[in-house]
Amino acid sequence: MATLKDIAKATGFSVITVSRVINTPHLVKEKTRAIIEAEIARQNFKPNVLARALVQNRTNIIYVYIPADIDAINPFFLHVVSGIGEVLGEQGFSLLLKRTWYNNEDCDGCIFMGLSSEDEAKVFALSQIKPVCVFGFVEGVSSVDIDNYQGLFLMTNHVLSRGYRKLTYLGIDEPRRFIRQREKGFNDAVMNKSGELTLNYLYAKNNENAAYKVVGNSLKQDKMPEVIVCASDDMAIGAIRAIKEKGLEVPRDVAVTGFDGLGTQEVAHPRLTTIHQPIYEAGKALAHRIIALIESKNNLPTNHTFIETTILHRESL
Amino acid sequence: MATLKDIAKATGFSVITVSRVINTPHLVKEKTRAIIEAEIARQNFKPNVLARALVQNRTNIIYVYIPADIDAINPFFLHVVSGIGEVLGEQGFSLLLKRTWYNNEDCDGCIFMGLSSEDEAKVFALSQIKPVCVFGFVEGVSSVDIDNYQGLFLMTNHVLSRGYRKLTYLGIDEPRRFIRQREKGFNDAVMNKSGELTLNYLYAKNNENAAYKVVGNSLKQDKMPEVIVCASDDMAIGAIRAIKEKGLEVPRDVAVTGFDGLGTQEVAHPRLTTIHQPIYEAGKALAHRIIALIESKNNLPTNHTFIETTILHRESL
DNA sequence: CTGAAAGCGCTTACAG
DNA sequence: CTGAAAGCGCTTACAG
Repeated sequence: MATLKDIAKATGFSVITVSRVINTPHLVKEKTRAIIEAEIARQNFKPNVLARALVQNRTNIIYVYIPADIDAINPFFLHVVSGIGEVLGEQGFSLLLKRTWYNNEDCDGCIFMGLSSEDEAKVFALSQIKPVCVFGFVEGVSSVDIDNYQGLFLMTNHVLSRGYRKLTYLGIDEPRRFIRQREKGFNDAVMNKSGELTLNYLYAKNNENAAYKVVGNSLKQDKMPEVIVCASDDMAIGAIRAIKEKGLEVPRDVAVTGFDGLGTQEVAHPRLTTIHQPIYEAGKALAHRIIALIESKNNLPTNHTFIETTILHRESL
Repeated sequence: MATLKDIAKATGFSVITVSRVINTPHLVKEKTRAIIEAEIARQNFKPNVLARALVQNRTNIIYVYIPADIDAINPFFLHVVSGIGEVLGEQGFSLLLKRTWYNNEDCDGCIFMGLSSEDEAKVFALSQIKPVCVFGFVEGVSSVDIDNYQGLFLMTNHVLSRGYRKLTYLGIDEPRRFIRQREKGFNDAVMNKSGELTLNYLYAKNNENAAYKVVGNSLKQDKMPEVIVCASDDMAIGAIRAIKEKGLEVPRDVAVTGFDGLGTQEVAHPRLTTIHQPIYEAGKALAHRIIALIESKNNLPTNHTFIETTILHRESL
């Protein structure tokens, strides 16, 4: 591995000047810079991230905090974490997964995900003194999130454009921000629509069985929907089961749409038309954000990024 | 953060002696060691991994190689990687995910997974000059793997102990080691069993649809099995679909067992009795192994670890 | 059994 | 616009 010294020796400049070409090139005379840059390219020199971190008093460690009450191997978070890990690795940072509240330990920055609302105040406070990002949304803290609103707005418009007019929304019975956003997406889409719509709202816990029961009961009544727009894939699978059990067919009698796109949509029968969330990309965005914060010494304006979703077209709609 | 110097100052010994207490304690007089250890504890001193890596000429980077033809977000590998990541992070190493063949770049060690048989020779060669571990099995290279043999042996014995005597084995139609191991587990279990057994073997590609077709055709014939022991969960789900489509019920008419336990077992109806593979643990074992290799300067005897599986009891058997 | 010196590869003031 | 000096926190020979 080539070092600064090698480049310095080869070009006749000092190590300091070479360092400057890398870190603050505008402080170097253009001609000098060109010579040094050529030599850097020739020797394929890459700065040693360890030495840099050492001298800059950094640890090169990023804590990623996932509350202990969330499954360690929850596939959703696993995808995000692996997106984070990819970028962090490239940049010479270590990712350290934490399952209990991070307080005052030794790291360059923290990424939080799956925060409860009580945690949010703590995270905000911490963000004042240390680079912090959240997956989700906390007022005043840089964040990356899936655009849940846009997702269900998109799906609902798609449903309407396919001619469906009797819609049931199967929502999640929990006071969480992403859940409200999804419902808002649905509501705004139907409100934008002119002409008569028949709407119905059902709520259940976010799992298959709960959805199965709620939908099963609702289908007993004779206000049969043409489509059930679900707030999650697990619920959509429960809805499909309930529909089939009535001797009805999906999507012929009742269509169903999901939200998540993490794999189970392929296992359902029929396969689920759903919203795909690019959570791996979200992880990468989080990593880039935390690195930018670190390099700016936590002096960047708060930035909320919402990542757009897309529809995964399958057979349930 | 306390440093070696702080401990040295507080105890009156030199930085070198403190360093020795941490790295080669047997070279330090017992009394000295006790004093220094007490001070280390009192100040909660942790060596700076960056400084150590710098002086030892390491990068603190571990490459994890997953061939590009495997889905980047394949949940199986994701679990392994996150197990690796947990341990590596704790130890101050960075994990760098590679999707193309690693050759001669700058890292302290490599972990390979999902290797094709052509790659194995390259990996073996590399392991002679650099710390290398594989997930799976390569002759002469340290490895960690799921005990596929033990898994299907365990499941088949369980099936037999439940009184089933007409078994169909639904195997995977591909020449891979883990596939042979699973089948061997099945074969050894049935061979150990005294008394009359009716056996049948079916093969398909490792996906739901292929299994669905093969099982569907086979059930037309009148040699109906009591149970289908499948080599994967995806295939088991296909088998269940085929069985149900004949108007039969699982497990009443035909029972089904799977192998993988990565989540889809819960989505199936009935939920799948299957083999759970502790792949997160496998990841952790890989990380510990590669670190040990690095610290021994690649001078450890080759070690193959096989991690035991367990049965996940659900309703399909 | 313990320590003084040199150095890993880099950056940060300070000088000129 | 460029460089000499000092130092980040640690380990590695070498000496005693």
